[in-house]
This record gives sequence, structure tokens and C-alpha cells, in this order.
Amino acid sequence: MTPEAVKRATIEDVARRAGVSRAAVSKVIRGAYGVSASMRERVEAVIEELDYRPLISARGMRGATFTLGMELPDIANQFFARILSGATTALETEPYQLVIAPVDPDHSEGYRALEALADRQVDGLIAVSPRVDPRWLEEMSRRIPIVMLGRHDSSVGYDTVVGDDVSGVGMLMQHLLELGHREIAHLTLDDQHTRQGSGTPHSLRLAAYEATMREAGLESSIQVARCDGGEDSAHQATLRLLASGARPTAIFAAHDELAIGVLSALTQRPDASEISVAGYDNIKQAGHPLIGLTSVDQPGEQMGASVVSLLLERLAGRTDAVHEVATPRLVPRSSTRPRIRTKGVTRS
Amino acid sequence: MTPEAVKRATIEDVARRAGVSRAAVSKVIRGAYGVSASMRERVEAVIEELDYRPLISARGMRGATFTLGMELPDIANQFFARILSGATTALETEPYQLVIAPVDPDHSEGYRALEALADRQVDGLIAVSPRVDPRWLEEMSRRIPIVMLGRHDSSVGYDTVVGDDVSGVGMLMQHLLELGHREIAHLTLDDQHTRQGSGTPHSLRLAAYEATMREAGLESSIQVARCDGGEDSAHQATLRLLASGARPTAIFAAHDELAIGVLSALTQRPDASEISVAGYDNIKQAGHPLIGLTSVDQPGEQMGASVVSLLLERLAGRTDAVHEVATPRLVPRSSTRPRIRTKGVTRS
DNA sequence: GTGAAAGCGCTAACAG
DNA sequence: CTGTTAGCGCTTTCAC
Repeated sequence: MTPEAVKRATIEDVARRAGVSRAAVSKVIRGAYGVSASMRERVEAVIEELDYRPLISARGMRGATFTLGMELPDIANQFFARILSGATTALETEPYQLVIAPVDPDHSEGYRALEALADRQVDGLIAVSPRVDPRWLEEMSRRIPIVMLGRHDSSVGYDTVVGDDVSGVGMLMQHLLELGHREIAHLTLDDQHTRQGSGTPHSLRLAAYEATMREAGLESSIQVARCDGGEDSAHQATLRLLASGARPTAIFAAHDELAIGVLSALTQRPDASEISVAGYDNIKQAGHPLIGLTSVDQPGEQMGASVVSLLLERLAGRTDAVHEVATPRLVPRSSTRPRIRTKGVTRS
Repeated sequence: MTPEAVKRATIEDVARRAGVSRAAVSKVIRGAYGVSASMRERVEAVIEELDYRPLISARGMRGATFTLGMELPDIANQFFARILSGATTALETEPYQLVIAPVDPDHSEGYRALEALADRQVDGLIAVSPRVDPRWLEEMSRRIPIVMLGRHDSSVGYDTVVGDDVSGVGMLMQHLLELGHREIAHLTLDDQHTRQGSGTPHSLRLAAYEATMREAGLESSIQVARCDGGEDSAHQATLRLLASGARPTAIFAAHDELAIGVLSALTQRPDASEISVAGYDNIKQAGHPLIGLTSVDQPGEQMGASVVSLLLERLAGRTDAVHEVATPRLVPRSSTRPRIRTKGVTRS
């Protein structure tokens, strides 16, 4: 039972078996111009017989690999599942194959995955890590088409697809204010993700939160909590917040996964169970009746589809940068309720 | 602003600039034997200067690509996130890059993704779709190392990693029976996933469910509902089940995502809110206090790590097949409660 | 309409 | 220790 490795058939094998040249076979498999019907038939029969499939990487050395590479941090965040779903659907009718390089959000940097994909000859790149440097992307985009998802860059070399975070947060804050909330806290990621002017979604959401609070005359109630990302981390951060004595009547978490962590923390603290919670992205879990999380819907599927079509346009020759902005939509659910006067700490 | 495509530096460029041969450069980048320190230094300087990175696909034409390909259906199912997490962690210290080919569970077939990866010269393949034919995999494994995750195959050409579904279901059913449940329904996927003898996890879980019911003298209470997979589909199926007049006191869903769909349906049916629900896999959501889903934990991270190390062993030369079985663990939560006598339909 | 020949970027013998 | 040479599997002019 020696598992003698079977080598796959090459274009040469097919050519010899069919009694034609390699070039002829190549034309047949590419559907290129200049092959007689009889030859095509013969060649196709042999291809079938030998179970021949062209090696994409060999093909790539001359031309395209028909592969699109996507770098994806944190597969656990369901919003990326929405994006991916949109992207794969958009690609269904296209001859391109999507491959994903997962990035361990804790360790790796995103650069590594992007470079690994480029080294593997993908025809185009989709970047999702908001932490890769725009200048680096700009440089990279001179060798390979790139679309960046989720960061508000005014790039010239690569395209971007983003949600309108400012208006999304505006709608959400408006909603909370209308419910009577004044002590609204914001739970977001560490400074690396929220540095002013970095163009990351979370930096914009934070800024929009603060701006709204100031405009509402609530500057003194601004309260920003931080966590490392992920449900558990948000859970812990919420407990810390409460332990610090803060008693917001509402918590706006920078994205749904965090918000769900907030909910889980609040559930275990009966004294805080009246706190309203809101998230962002509208991932599937948010809509579950047992969760009922108010959120801002970002059309992830649509954004995923946009990313793909922008990339295909690039591959088709477009050279000027396009920046697409998707419109968010408020989805109120049971996790946000009219403010309840809390004993003591409340100030109105 | 003509974005004149910048070509990347080749090994030839480096060799010329450093005044050495291509072979010398090749040795340097591979850390191979036979290079003087001075030459290494010179070459490395030029590599740095030119920002040279070897093209993996070109390298692949001669030897290995140091790429592992994983075919993944249904990214939305969080259990796969656990597996992926284990796999990427295991690969962190290895020189291999993992790439994922997502499979649209509705449309594509898994074959397509696996072949796409093989065509792209990955060194090894991880298959997760239980629907690809074992014989096909057996054939494929003669050209490229494969590890199949999640199906109980007794293959000779490829390795497998599975959970012990029979014992997992046994523990779960035992739990339900001890709570006093007799009318236990099972919600699973369509026949394609559950055909007897196919070795798929769902076929085994179904069989184990039926066996347990029979052993408990409850053969006449066996009730199997079907859905297409996914939370929504499970939700609908649950409503259909109730509409049919069935009144189980407990529903065992074939995996957690389905179970969560069941919960959402039951929430909207006050008359059925006392039905206990259990799932399988123990995805993160199951543990959320607002969900509290009883489940059977499968050590996904560990399984993901196993898959990777089996594949690396293959690449290192192992030729005999290994079949690994992970041990599941019951995780009781609030979604399963002692049976409540329902009016009418109950039979004890 | 068809095939010969060159070459994509790299590695792996082999000579020097 | 170093460089030359011959491919890996495919596409692509360019003659025939």
C-alpha cells in the first residue's frame, strides 16, 4: 500500500495524447480564437480522459491567476460574515476564485496576510484591517489593485468602501436622546483603533458620539470605556465601568459583538439591568428575540458586493480611485428603552 | 497621474545588483547551505533595498508553496470559527500560510473549492464539507495530502479528525431523559446530510438519537423534523412542527445554530415556551446568559489544531492514515429544564 | 488553422 | 564556496 504520489496530467500530456501542440491545447482551454472544431473536440476528449486541469500558478507566471485575495481579521465577528456573503455571491458568476487569509487579530498585523497573498500572485487584494497604514497600501497599490473596506481614506491608488459612520452614530444618538437618555456612555476599542484622524470606523464613531453629546449640552456626561475587542473583553469592561461607580442609563457599544458582551455583563448585575444598550452593524444575533439589540444596520452584503465589483473594474482597467459610502439605517429593538430615573446618581 | 504599474523586483534583479548569481540569492533567501557570510550580507542588503520578496507561485513550480488550503462551508456557523482559531494558532510558529476558500453552502459543492485550491498549488488540503464523496477524496489524496474534518471515514489515503458524535448525543439524551422528557423531537438537516452510513456527523447524531429513544422504550415518540440549515430555516421548521400539532417537551437540534433558531421560534409562541431545547457544538452564543443553550461541547480549537498538525506530519513524510476522535462534553444550561406536564397530548 | 520557440521567476542539480 | 544550466507548466508572439 505504498501511496505512490500520482502526478497530475500536464498540458504536455494532453498535447501528446491528442497528437497536437501544447499551444493548441492552451487555446482550447482558454476558449481562444483559432481552433478548428474537430481539433477542439479531440482535445476536449483527452482532457476529460486524463482529468486534466491547468495549474493556475503556472498560468499565473504569464498572465492572471483569476484569484482574488481577501485579508480578514477576526472571523468570529459576524459582520464579516455578512461582507463575505456579499462578496462570494457577487463572484458567483465571475471566473474568479476568492481566497481568504485569516489574520489573528491579537498577534499578526494584517501586513503579513496581505503580503502573503500578493506573493501568491492574486490578481487583486481586499483589505479589511483598519490598522494597515494608508501609505503602505498606497505603495502596494502600485503593484496590485486593492480595495480597502471600512476605512475612510482619501486614497488615490486604491478604492474604498465604507459605511457612513457619522450619520449612523447620529441616528443612534438621536434615538437614545429621544428616549430621554442623558448619561450615555460609549464603549470602544483601544486608542490604536480610535486615534483621531486615522479614518478608522471606530475613530469616527467615537468622534461622532462626543460631538453629539457636546451639541446636546452633555459634554460633562461624556464617558468613554475601552476594551480589547471581542465579547468577553466587552463583558469585563462593562463590569469595570460599573465597579468604578459610573451609572450611565445607556451604553453605546462601538459594534454589536461588544454590545452583546455588555448585555451579558448587565444580565449578571441586577442593579444595572435597566441600562439601555445599543450596538452597531446589525449582525444576525442582534435580531434574535432573546437578544433584541438596537443597532445600526450596515449593509454588509452590499458592501461586500461593492468591494468585489470595484476590484473587477480595476482589473478591467479603471485607474482612478473610487470611494463608495454605504448608508446605514437605525434598527431599534428592545434593548433600548425610555430612560428610567435611577436612584441617586441621576442628574437631570 | 498615470498609475504606472510598478513591477516587483525579481531574483534576477537582486542578483545583478549584488553582482552574484541567481542561485546565490536563492540560497540566501532559503537559508540554504553554502554561502559565505560576506555574500549573505551583501545580498541581504540588496534584498532590503529593492524590497524584494520571492514569488511563491514561481517557487511552487519547483518545490513547495508553504501554503495550506482549507475549504470552509458556511462561515456564518460559529463552530467553524472555533476550528479556524485553533488552526491559525497552531500555524503561528510554522512557516506555512493558511488560505481559505469559502463555499457558498447553497450553491457550490465543495469540490469546486477543493479543486481551486489544488490548482493553486497548495501543499496540503483541509476539507470540511461532509458532502464531498469519500472516494473522490481518496482519489485526490493520491496527489496531495488531505485531512478531512468532521466525517467518520475509514480512509486509507487521508487523515480525519472527528468528534465522538455517538457518545455526545448519548450524554445529551441521557440528560434530557433524566429531566423527565419523553417526547423528544430531533431537528436535523435534509436527507443528503443524514443518509445512513454516510459517516456525516448529522447522520450519526440522528442514528444515535433514534437508538437512544428505542432503548428507552420511546420508539413511538421518535419525531424527526428537517430544515435546510441555518438559523432562519430552523426557525421556520420549528413553527411548522408546532403547526402540525406536535407537542414535544424537548427539541434536540443537530447543531447550535439550529437550536438558536428553535429558541427564536419558541419565544414567539407563548404556548410553546416551556419546551426545552438543546444543541450541539457549544458555540460561543450558546453560553450567552440571554440564550443559555444546553449543548454538547466539541473542542473545536483543539480539532483545528489537530487538523493542522496531521497535515504537517503528512508533509513531513507520514503515509499511513490517522483517524483522530475528539471527546465531547455535555454543557447543561437553562434551556433544558425538568419536563413540565403539558395539557392533553402528554403520554407518560 | 496550427505548431515551434521563447520566457515568466524560481530552485536544484552539477561543474568549476 | 560560487556560478552555470536545465527545467517546473503554462501562455504567447510569430512563422508556417
